[in-house]
Amino acid sequence: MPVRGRPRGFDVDEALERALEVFWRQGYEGASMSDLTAAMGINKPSLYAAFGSKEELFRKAVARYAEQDMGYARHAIAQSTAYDVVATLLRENVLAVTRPDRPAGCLSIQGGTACSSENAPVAEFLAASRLAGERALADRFARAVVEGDLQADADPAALARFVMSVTEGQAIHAAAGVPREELRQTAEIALTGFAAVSGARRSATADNPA
Amino acid sequence: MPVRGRPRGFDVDEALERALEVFWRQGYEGASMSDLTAAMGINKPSLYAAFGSKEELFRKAVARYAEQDMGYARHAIAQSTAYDVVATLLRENVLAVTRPDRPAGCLSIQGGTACSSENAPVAEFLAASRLAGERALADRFARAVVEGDLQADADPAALARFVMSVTEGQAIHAAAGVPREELRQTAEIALTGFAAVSGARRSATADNPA
DNA sequence: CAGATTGTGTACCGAGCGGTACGGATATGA
DNA sequence: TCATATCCGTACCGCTCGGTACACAATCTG
Repeated sequence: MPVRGRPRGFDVDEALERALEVFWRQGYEGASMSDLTAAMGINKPSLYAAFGSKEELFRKAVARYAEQDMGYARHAIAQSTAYDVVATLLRENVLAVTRPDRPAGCLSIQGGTACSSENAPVAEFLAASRLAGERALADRFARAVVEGDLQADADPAALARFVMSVTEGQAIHAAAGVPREELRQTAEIALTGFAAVSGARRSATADNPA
Repeated sequence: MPVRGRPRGFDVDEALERALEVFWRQGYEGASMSDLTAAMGINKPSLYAAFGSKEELFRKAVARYAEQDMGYARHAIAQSTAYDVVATLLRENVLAVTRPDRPAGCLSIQGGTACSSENAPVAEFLAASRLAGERALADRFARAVVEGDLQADADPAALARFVMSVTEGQAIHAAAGVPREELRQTAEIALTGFAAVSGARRSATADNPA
């Protein structure tokens, strides 16, 4: 069942990718439709036909970001010990927020922590998705407590909040131009601190990559 | 030598205070001149006469913020041990980003981490001022190493980066609505982790406030 | 081929943006 | 009292914002 009518003259995925980078660099409110269409290589009616509105475009960009740039978080949570989870999360986060082929920092924060009242839903949406990630990490830590992998009196939610706070701070540092190597030091400090506070045992797996 | 001409019909400090809160809540780009003048209770020509431009107004708001809302950082750095410095900084930061009479979070981040290219100087200015604070903390830690208060192999800049990352993450959490009590837990985790990593000795002074 | 359907480019919409010109109001100093 | 200096309010500036109307181009079905 082939398409009817004139075929689209651009690649939707590629256009979304370009839009994603503009939002990442300039934030939701700082990215104008002209900035977006210029980067996407299309005109406004094409953008509206394909994506609906600026806000829908942004939400689709965030979804794409979560899938292709936040994969490391799912990878981290899948590790077999709490220590490995945090080691992977913090170290891969450093790489993710300082990729030379991408804007610095993290879309979830650069997108906008504060907005005009009319765009408040955008900031709330970003905040909610960050907290959802934090909840997933807390659930993973809760499992680690059950498995005896974290000491029994550890507070999974508080530990998750601590780790996420560090990654957010790292993203802000990266956006400010702090280089990867310096963020790596911070990640190691946070990891060591996490182990000391939570009773998580270091792991040869994570600390001596093959 | 009294003033000549018609006297100003509003209090400049009070107007700046109102503008500060609007910038804090909505960010630099999200705060329109109409939002600002409405909150300040004045008309645009009065604003321009008194403050110059939107960007100058913002910079004056940030200066005021640094003086009256970031005082805790100077207070923290003045503590007599590295542990007390960090304990004070993390704990007072929690209070500062969750004050019920102020917007949630921190102006330095809410103001704007990403901007349209034309407003890029604003984001750069905020990033630079955050890093200046971090450098002051690193200098304080360097002194602590000299004084034997931190172990000799401690990296002052890296430790300062870690602590600042946590406070930035806390500010983002606060802006997302995370309550004070939860941030307090995070601060204690970060503080314990800091002590474990740096060799800083706990202090009865900071941990048992009078 | 005709007709239906869909995408493209131009040119435009009302609204709001940051910023200002200007005349009237209110003070001082002579 | 009157010139001078400063501030206030209205009304406006050019520009850009997010979003769309419309004519035309390109493809499918029959």
